[in-house]
Amino acid sequence: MANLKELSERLGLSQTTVSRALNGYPEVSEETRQRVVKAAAEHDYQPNVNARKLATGKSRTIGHVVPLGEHEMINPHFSDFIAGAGAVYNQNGYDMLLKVVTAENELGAYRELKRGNRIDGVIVHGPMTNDRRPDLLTELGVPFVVHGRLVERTDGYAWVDVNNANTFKLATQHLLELGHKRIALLNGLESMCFAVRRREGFTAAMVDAGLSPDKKLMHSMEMTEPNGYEAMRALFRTDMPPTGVLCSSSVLALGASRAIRDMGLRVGTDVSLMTFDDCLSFLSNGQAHGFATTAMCSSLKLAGETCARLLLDIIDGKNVNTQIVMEADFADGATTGPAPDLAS
Amino acid sequence: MANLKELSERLGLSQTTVSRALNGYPEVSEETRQRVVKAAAEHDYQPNVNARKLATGKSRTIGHVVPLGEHEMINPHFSDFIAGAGAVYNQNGYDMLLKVVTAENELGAYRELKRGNRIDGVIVHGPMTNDRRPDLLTELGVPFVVHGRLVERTDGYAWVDVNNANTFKLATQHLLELGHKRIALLNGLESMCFAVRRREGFTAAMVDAGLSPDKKLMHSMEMTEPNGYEAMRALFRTDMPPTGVLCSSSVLALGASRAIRDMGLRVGTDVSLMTFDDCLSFLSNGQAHGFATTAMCSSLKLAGETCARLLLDIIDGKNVNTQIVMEADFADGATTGPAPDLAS
DNA sequence: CACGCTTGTCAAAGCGCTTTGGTTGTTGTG
DNA sequence: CACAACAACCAAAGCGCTTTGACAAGCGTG
Repeated sequence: MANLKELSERLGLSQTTVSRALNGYPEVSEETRQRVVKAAAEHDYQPNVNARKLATGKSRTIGHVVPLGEHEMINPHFSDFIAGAGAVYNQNGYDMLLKVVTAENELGAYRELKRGNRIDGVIVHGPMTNDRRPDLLTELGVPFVVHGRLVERTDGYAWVDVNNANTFKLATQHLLELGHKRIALLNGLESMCFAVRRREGFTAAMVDAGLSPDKKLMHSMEMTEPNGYEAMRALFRTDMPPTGVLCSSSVLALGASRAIRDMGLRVGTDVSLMTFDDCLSFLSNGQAHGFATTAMCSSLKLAGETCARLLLDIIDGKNVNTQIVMEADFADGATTGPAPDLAS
Repeated sequence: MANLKELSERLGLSQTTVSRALNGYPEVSEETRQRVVKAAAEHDYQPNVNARKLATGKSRTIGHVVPLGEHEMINPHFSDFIAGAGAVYNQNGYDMLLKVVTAENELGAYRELKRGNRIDGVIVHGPMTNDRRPDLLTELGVPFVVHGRLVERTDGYAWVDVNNANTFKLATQHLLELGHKRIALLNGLESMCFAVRRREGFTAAMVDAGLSPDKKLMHSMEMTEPNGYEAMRALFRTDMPPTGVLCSSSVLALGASRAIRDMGLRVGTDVSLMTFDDCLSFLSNGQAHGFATTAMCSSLKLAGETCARLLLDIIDGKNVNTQIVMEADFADGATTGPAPDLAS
């Protein structure tokens, strides 16, 4: 229950000095600082955050506004990202304010956070095509970092993104090298920027290999397990099913692989399966278990850390490189193999 | 940029009156209230949240402290719970403060949140055996709601929980009625209270049916997909594999079902699979797709809403029923069938 | 008509911190 | 020795809101 006033009275010092001592200002002798720090610890003193926020005008809080998707779902990937970002906030004395909104209220939410002086910065999740958030935030003067990057422009704002195009190009090339020619892409919704870039990488690899990408083999969907299942089954209802499949997320891959097995086919032999792997903790593509999916891996948790760190640097006015590209790692697994028409 | 002072000057009123008008106090004439509200809207006035927090001593913020597990994972279920709770907070003008901590720092985190006056209440996630959080929070005088309930005592604190024991009893009985006698339980870690209750329900049903539960068929693990896979394979390495399997989460069930298929067996025919289904958005056990898992369902999102609502009521000093039991719904699916030894 | 009650308003005192702009000694320099 | 420079500290003024206590005006009542 102690406050600054009481503490300073007890010490026979002014509030100014006590405050400065605790906040590491140089105008305090080392001796008094020791005394103050000790007394603060003894009396279990912790400054009232709200008073500090008011006095400084800084809230030491980062906002994460997460829109509920069409099907009212929060991206399951979110947990891992948050875990990474949250750790960085803790280390730096920042709080994380999470706001769950419906898509149409999202812009309003940012306005409100800003006006109420609730946040010092925000992370923009899941950038979409024609996303209005970056412009709004710039206009409002709210520091922000985009996790991902816009399709329309990649300059003039801070972002942290996986090299999606190249990653999917490499993945596709891996399947091509195994002899696959009919390769399917199970992608996220193309309203999401990452999905657009991934398709471009996929297409580029196909074109480079002298193949023309088949529209019938490219599907976009919300990345749920059932959707992966259904898309896979749909692919095999066509006259020319793929021999290789590239998934945009482990969750889709789970569904796809279930479908393959349900159709009596073997993953890795009859159908090769690759996925982009966010290193989600609960799906951990553990090599230890001997059934790893061949994947391009990039940790979402690490992305969370990186975004958070970048944002805090920006808030501190540090002159930092504000565009960070993360490269995904190739992880060979048991779900890919030579194209069956060549093998047979 | 408008603040109360400016607004009141512009209106020729005192700050008191303007503040009261906006906050719906009765001592203001309807006429001036209209005028104030209108002016506030015009000047885009929004009270500074931090100033208000300081003045009132209330933070209008609910804390969610989530510990990183042993394997540094945040429960993937978390997203859905948060979605539900977040919506309720929004409706009531509350903010959600998310704090990610390592397990050993969790108690300290609560202390800090309280001392800094950062929160009006907290939700306690994933209660464990010998959980010290409820006692600490009671001691600190922080209102809280536990999502789940303690094994040791169910009185003296507010909680919202699924009827785990009964749910698992019913699920087990369903398998028993199908003729299964060797039934396995793939459960969460028994350091979690819910896992203990689920095992008790499972055991009770077995005992009621005159069967003695086989320790070899009961496994506890962190609920990841690979763990489900591995546990399932392990079960079939024993001399007497089960014909029915009950999983504590859809994620485990995914792994288990993958294992079953990998062993060349058919789910629903050779091995019956049931699961507890949290209605996770990204795994939606869609009946639409015709391959639903037989499950006991209870929406985590709904649990989030319920917890949040209860907590806000408690903070408002409403005299409410502080213990809420949610019953899970049975959903018949395609993953269960008559026990094979009877069928053959 | 005098009294108390209600209604609508306001000035001013916090809330607990940070920060500005001193003030006091002490030390170093020419 | 005089003067500047510095180190260490303090009083007081905010930050922008809520809330207390006072007050003036209007009203019905006996």
